[in-house]
Amino acid sequence: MGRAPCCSKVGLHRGPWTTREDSLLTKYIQAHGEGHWRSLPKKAGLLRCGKSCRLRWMNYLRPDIKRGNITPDEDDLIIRLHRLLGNRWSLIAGRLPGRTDNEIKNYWNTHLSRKLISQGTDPNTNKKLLEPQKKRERDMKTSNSKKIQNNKVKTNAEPQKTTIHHPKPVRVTSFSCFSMSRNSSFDWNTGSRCSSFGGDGELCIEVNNVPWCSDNVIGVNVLISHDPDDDLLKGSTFEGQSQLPTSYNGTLEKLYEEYLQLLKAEENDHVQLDY
DNA sequence: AAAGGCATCAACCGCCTGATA
DNA sequence: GTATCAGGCGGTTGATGCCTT
Repeated sequence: MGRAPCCSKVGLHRGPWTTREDSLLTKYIQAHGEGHWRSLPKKAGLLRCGKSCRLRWMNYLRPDIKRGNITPDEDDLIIRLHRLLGNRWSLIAGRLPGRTDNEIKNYWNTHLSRKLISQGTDPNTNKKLLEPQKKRERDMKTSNSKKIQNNKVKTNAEPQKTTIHHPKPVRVTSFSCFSMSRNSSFDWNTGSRCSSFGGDGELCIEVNNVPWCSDNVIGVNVLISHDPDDDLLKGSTFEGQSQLPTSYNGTLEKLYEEYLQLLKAEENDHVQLDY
């Protein structure tokens, strides 16, 4: 049997939200809290799909949303996180308080991908573009330089010191299969930290004390960095490794392998650049 | 001043995952 | 074990405004 649609689309409003709708949604959530999105529109007196309400709240109405332009620090952090995490926008957003996944995704697609291309990096693979491709991009850059200026795409000549925020830990209820949850709604500042594997790169494991965890439920967060001075990682020796089942370690090994490959690719790129 | 092209970003869509009956 | 629900995610679209010609 096919899955029922999340809501009947008949008679529902679509498109941009009005201030009245915003007000209704905000008031309802302030009074009753988030959640139960499917039934929320009806209770709040909104002719909107529950998903639409959730999106509007999460991306624009939440009081902790940070407004304004992405700062150079955030810009740099997004690039570095994207190199590590790929298009996992919600995970990246979890490291940038006040920023939403949608905002970061849009920013990446409109600003950063172009910026990386102009620097000779493939935004999808984070690898250096081949020479002919680079030349093409250079040509494009020259012809578009005026436009890029107008669009305020900033190129950071020097790397900036980035303010790093701890990620929100991932809730894990079972170790039978380690995976990154898409849900991350926990204040990670309260978590404690362990880590790491040695080697050329570091694989950092965080095992956090999570307030909402009970019994055998713990929060686990995996971070990867190749830079020993990287603020993303500064942890002590990993103490909880022996408690992890083998399947969990196997997945980590796979992650670690992937990361080493990434490092190797980056190293090669650096060598090429040196010539 | 008008037309066309381009960039931006809010919103939608389809799919996935975890929880629950 | 299966079906369904609810929430969440990433990809994509389309309206809008700005810029160029």
